[in-house]
Amino acid sequence: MTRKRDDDSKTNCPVESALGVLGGRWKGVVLYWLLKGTHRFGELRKRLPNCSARMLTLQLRELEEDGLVKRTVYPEVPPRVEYELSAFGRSLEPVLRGLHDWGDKYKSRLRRAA
Amino acid sequence: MTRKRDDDSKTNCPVESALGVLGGRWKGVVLYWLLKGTHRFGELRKRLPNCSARMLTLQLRELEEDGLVKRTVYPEVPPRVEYELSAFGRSLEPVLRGLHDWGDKYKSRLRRAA
DNA sequence: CAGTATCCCCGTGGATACTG
DNA sequence: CAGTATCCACGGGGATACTG
Repeated sequence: MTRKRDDDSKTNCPVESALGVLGGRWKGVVLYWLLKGTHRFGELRKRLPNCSARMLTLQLRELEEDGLVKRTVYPEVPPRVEYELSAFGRSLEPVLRGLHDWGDKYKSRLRRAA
Repeated sequence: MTRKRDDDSKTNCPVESALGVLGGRWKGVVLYWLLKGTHRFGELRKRLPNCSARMLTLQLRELEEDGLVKRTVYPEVPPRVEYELSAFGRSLEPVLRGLHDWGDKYKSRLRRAA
């Protein structure tokens, strides 16, 4: 799911705003891994086996646009690109931890994984 | 965005599990309104002007399946149906508040609403 | 009132091939 | 290595009409 940007322009609900920016199909996981430290593109790919390169790129670009993630390109051969949380991105840490902890609780309660 | 259920079966990331259950297109807002108290179907519709009846129904059904929301049908004419958070749903409160508060911060920082 | 049933469009995202 | 480009299938979700 990729989420439209104008969602809460009418609902005006901050919860929607927040989910709009971190609710993308792979953003939660990406953000959570970046919480643990800087990652290269290929590293993130390994963390997200179900996410295509295309999708990972798109999600990362959106996170970058939203100012949550900083992208650094090292002018080397072969190229190296690193992703890390911006200061603003790090402000999401408590929220992400909240989601993470609740997710654990949820997992132990619900057994509906495919 | 409607989110697949088998997502974290491979990523095994609790953040994904959590977003899988509350990351649906309208779930955040619905949950947030239900945090404020019981609502009838029609009331929720008014809270979510951009959400079609069909979509609202689908989202509510999923929330119900996931055990976050309780649905009560009153055998009256005309029919009355009320939605409220289950105990499990209420366990999400801190997370929702976290999203809400961060959303405020986000809104004051980003001006990219349509 | 609180939905369900149908039809149908188009955006999301997979697969594949290619490049600086 | 870290992407981009292109093509294409699928299903999410809107609009509309109908019902207990």
